[in-house]
Amino acid sequence: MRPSKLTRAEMLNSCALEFKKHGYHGTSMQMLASACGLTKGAFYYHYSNKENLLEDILIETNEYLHKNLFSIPEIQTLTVMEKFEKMHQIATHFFCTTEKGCLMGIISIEALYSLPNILPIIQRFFSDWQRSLTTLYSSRYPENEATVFAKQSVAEYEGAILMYRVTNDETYIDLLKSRIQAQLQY
Amino acid sequence: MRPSKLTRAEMLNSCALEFKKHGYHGTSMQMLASACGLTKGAFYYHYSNKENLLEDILIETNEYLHKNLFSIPEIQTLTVMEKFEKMHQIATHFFCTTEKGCLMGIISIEALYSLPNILPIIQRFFSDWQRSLTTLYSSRYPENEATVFAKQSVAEYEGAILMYRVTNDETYIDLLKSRIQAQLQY
Amino acid sequence: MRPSKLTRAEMLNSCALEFKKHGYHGTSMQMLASACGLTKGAFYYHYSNKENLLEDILIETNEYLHKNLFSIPEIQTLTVMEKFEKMHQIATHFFCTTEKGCLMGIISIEALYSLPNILPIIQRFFSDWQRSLTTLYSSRYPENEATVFAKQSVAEYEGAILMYRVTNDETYIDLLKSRIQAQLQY
Amino acid sequence: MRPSKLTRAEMLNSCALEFKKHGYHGTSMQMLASACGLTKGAFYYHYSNKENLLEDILIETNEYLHKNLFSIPEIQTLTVMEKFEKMHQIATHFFCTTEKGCLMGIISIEALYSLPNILPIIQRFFSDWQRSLTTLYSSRYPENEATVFAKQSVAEYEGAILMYRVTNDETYIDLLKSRIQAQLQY
DNA sequence: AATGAATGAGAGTTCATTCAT
DNA sequence: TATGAATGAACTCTCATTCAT
Repeated sequence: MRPSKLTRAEMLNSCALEFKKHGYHGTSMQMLASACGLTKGAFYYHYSNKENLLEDILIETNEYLHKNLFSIPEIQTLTVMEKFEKMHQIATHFFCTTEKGCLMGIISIEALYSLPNILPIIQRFFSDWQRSLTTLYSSRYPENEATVFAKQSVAEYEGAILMYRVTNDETYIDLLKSRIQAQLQY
Repeated sequence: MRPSKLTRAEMLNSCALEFKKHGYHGTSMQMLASACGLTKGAFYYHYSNKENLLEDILIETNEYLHKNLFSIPEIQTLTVMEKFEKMHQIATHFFCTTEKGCLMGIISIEALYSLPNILPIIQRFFSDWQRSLTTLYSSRYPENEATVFAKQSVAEYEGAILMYRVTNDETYIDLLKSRIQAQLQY
Repeated sequence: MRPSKLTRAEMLNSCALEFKKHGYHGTSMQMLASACGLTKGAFYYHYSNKENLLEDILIETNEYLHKNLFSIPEIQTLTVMEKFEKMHQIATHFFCTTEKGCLMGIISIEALYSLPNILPIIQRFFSDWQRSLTTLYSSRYPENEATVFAKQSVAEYEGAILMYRVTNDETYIDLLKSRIQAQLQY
Repeated sequence: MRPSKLTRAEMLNSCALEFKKHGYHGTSMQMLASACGLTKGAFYYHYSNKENLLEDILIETNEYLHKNLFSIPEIQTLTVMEKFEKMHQIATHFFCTTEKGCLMGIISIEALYSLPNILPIIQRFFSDWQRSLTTLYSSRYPENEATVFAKQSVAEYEGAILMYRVTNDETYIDLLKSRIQAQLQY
């Protein structure tokens, strides 16, 4: 049996990985095609525009995270600590699996000046994540404090991932986890 | 009268700004030349290799920060709080003036896979900064705790700057300042 | 109907001709592309490096000559004179068809200082040709004399071709032929 | 005392050497300037056109060889063998000193198609050298034979030098010398 | 005489994109 | 669907040449 047809999800996944590794301008269509095991010509059959491809990747990523990460604070059956445990696990999976780094954070850098259509998607990702963390903190802290902590936490996640990527030292992420856990404990 | 001569420092500065805006692969030699008010040909008279240029920028940046930022904890005449105040001020000047973002953090992303000669320079920047913050924390905390706090702080700075860049909301940086100040107070 | 596909052999051939005309540094990728009836971009699809292209041309040339020229002295069914006749005919075809000159001799000049990967290929060509001529002479002369005559003959071929190229006077080659024939006769 | 002014002769000499090493297209004005110990700007003060510079080099070379090489057969006080000895010595000095190769032969390759003003100078060099050798042979052989031998000899010199340059084996030149000596002996 | 700086064309090369088959 | 081939613009970089000082 020969390799089953490439699904859209697999393709977006492989491409996301490439973008995560090399950034937008550092990734060529050739690299993307190869990552999918396709020739450039075949790749264009599936996706014929680099920026649109990235856009779709980021939108799908956002949707995935909405379902699997951002919605966790609304699960009624879990304790705050269980919620955070789960959130952290999924977040680190997203940030550290296969390739270290936060795709949104990575792309954000190039997006600011040269990908105007992409920037809002990234901004939405950050604000959604932040809102989700605000909800989490709200069970322990008043609204305004919860917002502040969520803000700090999002920034810290991005910083810790960046440092992990550059130094290959995962304690940055462990420290962050402990810090938030302490904050959520009585 | 001819336009006054471009100094090396001015040139590196203008180029640093471009790299900060668009990243390494997103910045063309044409853009760098224009940023310096030169034609492409003239630019190559001064600097004839994109990667070497970036390397020099990062090295000079490191030297500048050593003199002006990383050495602050060793100043005998200042209190801990004064030291941090000064460090934070210089750090934010470096990160927020003219263009939001940490050049090292921005370049680090592309460096990991495609700029092998650049990566060590960036790693050195982070470890030097961390060591400097460790020294600062050491006046209030035992060695191992100081190290942990410094690690966290470096990551937080990077995260806060990234978020500031993407959202244009400077409270990320203010929050970080308050948090560290609280940590350094009795 | 589209123009019939360009084969690798045709391409190498057209490019060899350009290199023969203008030398390595005097031939631009644009010239090579045009010689193949391609745009520069399309040319790079087929061959993406000038030096590698030249290398391949020279290697293929060597292989061709091994099969068709250097192996002639080993053909059992021919007399010495017939062998030489054949060798000379193929040599002059190689040196004088379409464009006057010995590609190896022409490239050798630029190779010495700026094409270090190419030089050994050229040296091999000369030593193989010389060995082949030594074998030819061996049927009439003792080993050491045969070697000397072969050496002289190779040099003379190169000289005669160069003079033919510069002066457009083919008697240089005819004289050489007569001289070797006399040497091989009883 | 600082280095005395660069004479025209020294300059042409240094440049000739560069052209001999790298050919016309392989030699940049920067290389020529450096070879003369000058900056590019200073070099242009002396010589402001690459092709004209080469032209002057070749013309001077021709003049030098007229005086010192081509005129030898007319010296009444020498025997034929002495004349040849002297000619060969000067020729090999010209071809082998400092850099192996015949400048005229080297440039001839690029001249054919891209240096139309240079080609006649090279052709004159070859015909003058040939005429000179014809005169030499004329003392031993009838006119038509002398012409043929001269023709052969010029070609052989060029071939021998090329082979010497490529293989670094000077016996090519020694063999040639012996052959001509034998031919000139009774 | 000499320098440093500039220019503009063109070199080699890559890349996003297209399209006939 | 997939491929090989093509296109044209842009990219990094070099070069012959110029010129104010």
